[in-house]
Amino acid sequence: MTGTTGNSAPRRSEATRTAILAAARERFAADGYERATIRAIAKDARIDPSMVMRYYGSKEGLFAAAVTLDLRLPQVGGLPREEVGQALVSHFLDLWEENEELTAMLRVGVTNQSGAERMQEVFRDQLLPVARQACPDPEQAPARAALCAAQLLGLALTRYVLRLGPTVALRRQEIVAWLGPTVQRYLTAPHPA
Amino acid sequence: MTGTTGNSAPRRSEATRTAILAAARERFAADGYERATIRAIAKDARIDPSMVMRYYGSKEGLFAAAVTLDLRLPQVGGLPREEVGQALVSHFLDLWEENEELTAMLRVGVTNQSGAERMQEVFRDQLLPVARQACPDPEQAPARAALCAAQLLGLALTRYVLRLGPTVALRRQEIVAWLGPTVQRYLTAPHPA
DNA sequence: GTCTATAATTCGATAGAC
DNA sequence: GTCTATCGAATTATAGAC
Repeated sequence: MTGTTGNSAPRRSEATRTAILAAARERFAADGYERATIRAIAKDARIDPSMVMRYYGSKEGLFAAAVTLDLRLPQVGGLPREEVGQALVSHFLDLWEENEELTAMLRVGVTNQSGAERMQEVFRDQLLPVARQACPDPEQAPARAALCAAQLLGLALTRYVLRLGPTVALRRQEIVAWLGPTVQRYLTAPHPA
Repeated sequence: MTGTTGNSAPRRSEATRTAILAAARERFAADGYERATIRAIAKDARIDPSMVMRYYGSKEGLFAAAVTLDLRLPQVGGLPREEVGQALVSHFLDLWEENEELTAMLRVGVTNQSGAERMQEVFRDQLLPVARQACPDPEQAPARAALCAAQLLGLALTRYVLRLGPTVALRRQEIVAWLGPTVQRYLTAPHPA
């Protein structure tokens, strides 16, 4: 932003800010909001705790800056109808394996109001549009997206947060084979009632 | 236990203990482990905070005493094969609506080690046996139970904890109609791979 | 059996030196 | 821009009077 030229006021702070955010994501993901202390995050980032306050104002501000989630959901419009479910499940597994922001958001969302609101935003702004594309009747999109969220977040909860033994033991291939048709049905099948 | 006869040492404490446990369940369910303070629980129960320590030793001990979960899952052995899924989903909805212990266990399990272990016990001792009854190949029972847990806990997470708008808006009848076949398939369908 | 008083930590946040 | 020192509040847990 400030460019690499000119050293009148060389910002060394950018590296510090990045280190703080990375440490914050790790701690929020591992411990949840209450137990992820600013002191511990600062120690991980090898800086002084007061720097966290200086840069992000408060613990809430730090969380807001550290967890800004972009699911990068695939455009399902170009896919064959019968592959949408598998594509979504597969994409979700990739996300959860590589990005600890998702674990942080889930852990924090369960006990913190701001975290829960953040999850509601992600649902509304990112999953809902996908459902509108894939769903035969757009008016049913919210319900369809809700069903998909329940299935996908339930998998993440049991596999990456609670770590239930048999859920962790499932191979990626199995999960896609089992959950793909479920998500597919929630999105595209006619209303059962 | 001590009987209603004999008042040599009439235990008035039983009422107090019960009040503490009820208040603890409410607070753990609403706030999670860290934010449910002994002080707040004692205030709800209209007793002194030190009484909680006296009766249950520690905050961990209080949680262990307050949340002892019996899902009372139906015996699926006597049911027609094709009704097992709907019966389980329907039973789960009843449980979550009437018993706040489940919400407490889920909220605590996400950020507290003891809570997570408690959930693992419930899975192993209560859901797994049901899967063994319903599953064609008992060797696949853990995987089938894991899939059911992901779907059912995901519904509870989004509906009762995160309170995603469209998930809360779903009518009970719709949930059973959509999730019943899913659980049914996870338990009884042949392995898709 | 119930409560007061307090110990011993730990937390988020602030003020100010350099 | 970074760090030292510290405040004020909150927590779990204990000791002991009544």
